[in-house]
Parts: sequence; C-alpha cells; structure tokens
Amino acid sequence: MTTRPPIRVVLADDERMVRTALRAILSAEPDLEVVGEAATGTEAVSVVRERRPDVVLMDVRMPEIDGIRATEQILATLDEPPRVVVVTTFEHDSYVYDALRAGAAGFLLKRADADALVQAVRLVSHSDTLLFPSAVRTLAAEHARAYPAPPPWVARLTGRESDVLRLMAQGLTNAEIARRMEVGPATVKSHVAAILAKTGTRDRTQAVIAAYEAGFMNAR
Amino acid sequence: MTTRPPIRVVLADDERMVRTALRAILSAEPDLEVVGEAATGTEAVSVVRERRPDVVLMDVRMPEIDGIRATEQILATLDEPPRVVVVTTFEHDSYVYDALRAGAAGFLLKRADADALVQAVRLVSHSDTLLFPSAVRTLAAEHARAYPAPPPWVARLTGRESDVLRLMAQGLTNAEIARRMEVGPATVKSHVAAILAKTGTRDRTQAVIAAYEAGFMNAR
DNA sequence: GCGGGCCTCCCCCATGCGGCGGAGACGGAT
DNA sequence: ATCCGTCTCCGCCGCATGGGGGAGGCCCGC
Repeated sequence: MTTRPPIRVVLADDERMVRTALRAILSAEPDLEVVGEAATGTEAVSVVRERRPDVVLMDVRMPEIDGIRATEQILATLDEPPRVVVVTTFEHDSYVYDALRAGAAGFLLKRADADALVQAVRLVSHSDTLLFPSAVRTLAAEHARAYPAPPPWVARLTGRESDVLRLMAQGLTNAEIARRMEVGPATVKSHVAAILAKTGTRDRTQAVIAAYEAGFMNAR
Repeated sequence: MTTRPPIRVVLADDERMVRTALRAILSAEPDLEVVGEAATGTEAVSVVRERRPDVVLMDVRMPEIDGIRATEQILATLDEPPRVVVVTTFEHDSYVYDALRAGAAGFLLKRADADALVQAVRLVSHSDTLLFPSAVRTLAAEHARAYPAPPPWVARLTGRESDVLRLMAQGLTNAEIARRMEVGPATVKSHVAAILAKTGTRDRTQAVIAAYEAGFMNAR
C-alpha cells in the first residue's frame, strides 16, 4: 500500500451537528480529507462543482432540493462525477430505490458506526463497487418475491405449452393464440387444458396469475 | 482506531492460482489473516466449521457443491456463522440473486482490484453493512421494472373497483367475488365492466395482467 | 335543491371458455 | 416391435363472462 493523495470528501447534510460528527470521524483518518460542506441540496451541487471531491456523503432530507435530486444533478452535469453515497436514517425508506435509480454509488444508514463509514468512503472512492446497508436485504427479499424459485410445474410444461402460456399471459384469446402459432383453435384448447391441469388452475386467469407468481414472465 | 485481533478469513476457490493471489493480497494487510483454504464446496463447509473465520470469500463455481449451497449450509448449521462474500466473474449472473437468497453478506466481482477486496473484507467483518458490485444496478433496475410508476388508471379506480380488481387478480370468479364482498353477482359484473373500461382491457385476464404490470398487486 | 359520482341490482344476448371423450401422426425409448 | 409422450385436430355441452341497456338509493358539493 503506497501512500496516495487523500480521498477528497464533501459532506451534505442540513444539520450542522451531523456534519461536524462526520467531519470528526473522517478527519481522524489520514487518507481522508473533508474538502467541503453543504447544508442544502442546491448548495451541495455547487460545492461539489467547486471542490471536485472524490466522494460525497449526501443526506436525503435537505431543504430546497433533496439529496436524491442533488445526486441526479451532480451525476448529470459533471463529466467526472464523484461517487455519491446517500446517507439516511431509515432503511425501509423508498429512498433506497430512488437513490439507486439516481445513480448513487452507495447507501448508508446513519446508525452505521464510524469504522463502517470510513471504510465505505474508501471503498467507493476507487472502485465501481457499491456498498449497501442492510436495506439491501429488503431489496433482495423483494427480488426473491419477484423472482421466486420456479415451481415444479414449470419444468413439466412442454415446449408448445410454454408458448401458449406465454401468449395467454399477454392477454390473447385462444383464437388469437392459434393464429399466432399457426395451428388450429382446437390445438390451442388442448394445450390450454394441459396447462390448467399442470398448473393446478381452473381457468386461464388463474393460469396467468400462476405464470406471473412463478416469475414465468420474467424468465428469458 | 485501536489495534484489534486480525480478521480471520477463509478462501474457497477451486483454482489454486486464485487462492494464492487472494492470499497474497490479504496477507499484505496486517489486520487480515487467512486461516484456511478450500477447493470444493464441501471442503469449504468443513474448513469453515474448523477454523471459525470472520469472513469467507466464496467462489460460486466449485466442484461437488457450488458456493451458493455451501453458503446456505454454513449459515444454516453454524450458530455464529461468518460473513460470506460470494465472489464470481460475471455480474449479470443469476448467481447474484441466488447468493442474496442464500444469505451472503456480500457479492464481489473477481475483477475488483486489490484495494476493493481488502476493504470489502474489512467492511463486512464488523458491520451489518452489505457490499455489492455494480450488479446491484441490475437489481435496482429490475426493482424499477417490478415497481413501476402506477399508470393513470390506478388512480381512477374507485374503492370498490380496486377491491374487485384485487380479487380478480387472485383468480376468483365473479360469483366468488360477490360472495367475498357480500354483494350480488350483478354488482360485481358492473364493477368488472368499469374496470375493463378504465384499464382499457377487454377481459378479466387482460385486466389481471394490467394489474400485475402496474405493480398493483405489490402495492399495500 | 339538484346534479353527479358511486354503489347497488336487474334483464337479455352472444360467445369465449373449459370439460369430456376421442383420434391420427410422429419420434424416441425400451 | 411396442409403448409413451407430444403435437395436432374434431364434436358436443354447459356455463361464466362480457356487452348493452337501465334503475334506484346514497352522499357530497355546488
């Protein structure tokens, strides 16, 4: 580990005490340097533009424009934007997702301890690696809900049946499916009957629901 | 930063070269200690059981059982399990999600540089903070897809219509919905007609699809 | 007070749909 | 050679569904 120029950090939080605390924690590290502070979203944007930090610790709730929009603006307007780590109090906030969408490199809870904070800054500063608080577990849980392990019946569907189910789940009638697949309507009915049997459903609506719940429409 | 006992790390990768490289990188850090290596999934489980590391760097592709299953077993069988960081080559692998589901504390790309690796280990070792590679962007993108901005028609549904749509999307027939809502079947038909009109769909199947695509079934 | 949105319920009608039972053709496995 | 799974198609039947009307009661806002 050779010595390097320190990692330049900007703090954006509307509470002075928080900024002071963060500055105290980060300044204790020789390889970190706090080069600016901002108390509002607009101020954050201008400070970052001036000081060109490597990392921004961005609070979500701030006057004027919030941390999410500030992040968007910073990433959109600067050609070599800093890594933005969004900091907030509540892990179940929808802010997590908004922050991700805005292009934040990381997400941190305020209750993270000092070590986690400084190492988070170091981590984002020089890699494309993102870091996340336990809120990611929520994200992962939701993902697991959206992409569950495929139920056994998925594997039992024949090729044609899968095709039919896919078209059913696009809202097509049997006649439309028949035209699309260039087979007779009776054939489609046979496949539909097989699908209902294998999925354990009684009508096409339930079959489509099963397809969605199984993540069948996400696969491929 | 006071001195602490070193972070104990176990490496699990079927390629000796990778293990050697990882060991070289980690051993250069005074606060990290590689206490074991494993070349297969089963070996990883037993080595972890013996050495009780703080952190496991776990490759996905390994003989016998893969890193995901090994992670599951480790987390399920040990009472104070280590943090498991799953390491792989491809960020678009479905392994990301499998790893999350298995309870991995982190996910790292093999192309991460040495510093990222080291700091990742430090980060997971002492906080509930998860760390992630850019693959999380995919996760976030999928989340955005799974939870899109609600289409305009959602707001136009009346309370009763929302109830009916929700039950429709659970696969109930009109008669069942009527019983469930304690109204007459004709009433349900009216609501269904209104729903079809507002959603711009022609039958209940399409309406249910619209509900799913709109994230209607995820809300609340 | 009066209109409009909402919820409730009614009739008639056409049809898409699912259940039932069948059948022929093909291909791979045994 | 035989059997099984798959894909293709047929007829018939009953019913849930959706379209097109309409109607009365309720409450809220103008």
